[in-house]
Amino acid sequence: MPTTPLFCPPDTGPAPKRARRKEARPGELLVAALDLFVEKGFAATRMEEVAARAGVSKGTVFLYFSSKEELFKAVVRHNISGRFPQWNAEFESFRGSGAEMLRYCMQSWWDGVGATQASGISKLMVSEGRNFPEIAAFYQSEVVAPGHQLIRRVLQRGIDRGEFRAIDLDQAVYGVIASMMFLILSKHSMGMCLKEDMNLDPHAYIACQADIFARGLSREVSV
Amino acid sequence: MPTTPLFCPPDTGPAPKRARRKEARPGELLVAALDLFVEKGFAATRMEEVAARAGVSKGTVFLYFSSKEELFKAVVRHNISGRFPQWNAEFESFRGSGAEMLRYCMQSWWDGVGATQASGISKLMVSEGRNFPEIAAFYQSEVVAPGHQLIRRVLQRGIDRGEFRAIDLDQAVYGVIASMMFLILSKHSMGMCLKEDMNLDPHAYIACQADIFARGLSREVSV
Amino acid sequence: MPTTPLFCPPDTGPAPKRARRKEARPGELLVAALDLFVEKGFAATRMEEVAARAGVSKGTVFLYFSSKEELFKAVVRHNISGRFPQWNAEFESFRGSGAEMLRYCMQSWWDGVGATQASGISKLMVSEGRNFPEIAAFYQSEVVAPGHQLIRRVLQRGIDRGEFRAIDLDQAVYGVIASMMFLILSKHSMGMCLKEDMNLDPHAYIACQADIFARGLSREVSV
Amino acid sequence: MPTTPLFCPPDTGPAPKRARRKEARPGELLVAALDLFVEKGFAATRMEEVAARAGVSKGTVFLYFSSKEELFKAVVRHNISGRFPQWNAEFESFRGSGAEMLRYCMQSWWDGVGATQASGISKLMVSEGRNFPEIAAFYQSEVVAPGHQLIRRVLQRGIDRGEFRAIDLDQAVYGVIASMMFLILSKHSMGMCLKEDMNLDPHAYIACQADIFARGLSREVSV
DNA sequence: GATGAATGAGGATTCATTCAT
DNA sequence: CATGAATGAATCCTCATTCAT
Repeated sequence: MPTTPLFCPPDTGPAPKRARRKEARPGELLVAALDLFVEKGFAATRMEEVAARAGVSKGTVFLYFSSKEELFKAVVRHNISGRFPQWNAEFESFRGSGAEMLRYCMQSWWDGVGATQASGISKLMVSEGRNFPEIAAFYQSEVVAPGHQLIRRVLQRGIDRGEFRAIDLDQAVYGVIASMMFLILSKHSMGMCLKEDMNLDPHAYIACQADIFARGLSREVSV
Repeated sequence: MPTTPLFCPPDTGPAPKRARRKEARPGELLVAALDLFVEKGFAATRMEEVAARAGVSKGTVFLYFSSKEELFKAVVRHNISGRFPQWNAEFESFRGSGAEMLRYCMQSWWDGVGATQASGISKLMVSEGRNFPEIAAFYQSEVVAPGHQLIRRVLQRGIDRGEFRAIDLDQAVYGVIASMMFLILSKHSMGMCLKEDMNLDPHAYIACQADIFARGLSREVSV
Repeated sequence: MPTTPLFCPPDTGPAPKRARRKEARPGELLVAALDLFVEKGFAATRMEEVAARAGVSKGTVFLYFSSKEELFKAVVRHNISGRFPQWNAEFESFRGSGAEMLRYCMQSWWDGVGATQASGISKLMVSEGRNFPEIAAFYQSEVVAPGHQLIRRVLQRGIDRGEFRAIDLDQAVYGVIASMMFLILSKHSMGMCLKEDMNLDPHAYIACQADIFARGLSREVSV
Repeated sequence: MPTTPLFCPPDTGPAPKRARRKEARPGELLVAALDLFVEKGFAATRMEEVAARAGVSKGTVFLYFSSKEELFKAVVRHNISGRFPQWNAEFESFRGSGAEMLRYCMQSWWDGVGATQASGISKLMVSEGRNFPEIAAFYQSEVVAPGHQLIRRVLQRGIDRGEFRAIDLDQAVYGVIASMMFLILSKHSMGMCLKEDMNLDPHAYIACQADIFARGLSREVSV
């Protein structure tokens, strides 16, 4: 059923060179394009590079994507996580404190999305969003808004359970998102935000940030 | 009241054709170029646009900057804050709690740098750093490292004063930086990270984040 | 009968648009480029003209030569005669007097090289050599030095046979080369050196010069 | 009387830097321009270079020459030897054999013209003549034709005196001119025509060539 | 006059896109 | 379908020329 070429499953290991895996083509192109767009930006990425990295010829890219901009849009669409239903379900069934939940959310986001190339999409949106308002709006509604909403529910649950203070929820959510964006940017921008020569251990980082947030939101703190 | 946009062009009436302004030109060009590089990225910015925005012709840009890349480098160099000496001095003389100091730091960073176009440099580094490793390294050593160090001293001071817990300082610093990066990206990326149709009040945001951090680091917590 | 122009384009009817001629292109481009470089000089030749004369579009030239300078170098390299082995072989087997040999050499050089567009390379080296020291050195060692050596051997043979006087060989060689350069410049520089409205018949010219040289070098003179 | 700026006497030694020698300006510009045109060709010479070498600013060149092409024409006109009247007078009064006269002519041409920068004009005409048909025609009539005529008279005199054979005079003249052109090209083209690493002693060269010509034209030769 | 900042037409080069094979 | 040669619009950059000072 190769009729929906845009939403192929992510690449299944290194493609055998020159194999005529017609079904896999678009997927391989999307992977190659994502890598290059994230690394070099939209304008600085050449279609021929994308083709070369996917092991096909220049012309072939246009067989699947009518233009560079369409390729870009497809890359974004393809890599936008459709995990919110699953995450919402997990939210309902989660047993544990607000602090535990917050930490669990951040960790599983990292393991499932942040650590993968898909997180490059967020860097792309930061870098190129202004050049692609339409696709930015799509990203907004498909990723940002649901993500914000989910984190908001996590914090609200903590408040409802009497664990967290009733503070401005949106601001608090932004704090959590900021932590995650920082990880993404560290991953995709040469650690542009990191102290010189320092590696960032994502799990330790998340543990620490989640802890700070939980304590920072706790009712039981006196400064 | 950080609403006063800092980089409005002077606008001294309809500029005379072929005006000779050797002193003013480079600065005007750097302002125009910063705006465009931040808005569209390096590759997508045309030199002629830069010229037009600065009110000069194509050729004039090359009179002052030998190439597009040199212009880019000059933009970065020119906008890199030399405020660290002043900030370090302020650090020494600050009187107040760790929480107050953290908040003060973040607020005055915002008012002095974050709210200005200069903060676009950080977005540029995130977006283009990989394409300019040399300039990225410069940014690293001139901005990231001193900034990290300064925040670290702020937190260490809190620990020394018995206000903050002795946690992994680097991770904590990253949390603070993450908050600030988030503001920058909100400013320069169409609020790509923000909940739909929502404006971010930087001062309120900073107040909230500083509060969360201070409480999150506080010794007086029982979770 | 040196009137047959050597480099007429094949002219196979109106060329089909977008013809694919990977094999033929470089050669066609080199021919077109040689013509134009010789006619107008390197700097005054536009790549688009070269393309047009070869019947292709601007971009196609860059498909085969990465820059104008590379095209120039390729033109020189391509047109540098590899005839010295053959000529040296002919030298060995030649039967005849020194005068006959000198004349034969000059005539066959003209028929094989001088009369073709390839001789434009010499004009190019005169005109542009200083702008391309590297390629000039290449021309030196591949053309000038072997050519000098060959003519020297011709004259030395005449001396050895007792026909020619033992004079400063290098100077004599220069005289022969001067004659040939004059023909080349006449061909490629609008007869810049010729008497007004006068055509130069190369074969008659060579016959005369060879005769003068032979007599001028002869032992049997009483002045 | 600086009203005929184009025909100033050749430069009188190195001009004192920045001296306001208004009268000398055009002459200095012509010298600088000749050097550069000969060295790099017309198209590759920048007006600013000419200005710099003459010690004035870019704009000043246009004060004296309305365009680059006019400058080029002025350079040619200025450097075209007006010596033919003098040389013709010398011809009339010369006492000596044909061989002596030929040699004397070539030597004094070299000393008076060939060895000076003015001879660069000939290289210029070879290199750029096709791009400047008008100026080429001027050169033709002012230099080539009179020069040819003069050499012709020299040879004819030898014939008339019974020293030279009655051969095709034009061809013989070309031989003499070829010798002289060779010297010019050696001087102005990196010795593009010379054997590797070999210097050419012009006087020895001329002595040798004149000798070969004289003998070659002599009636008393038997090959 | 002299200067050199400013201009903008022109030319080299790139690269998304097309299309014959 | 796949290829990659060919195209030409778009962009960087140069430099002859202009002109305000």
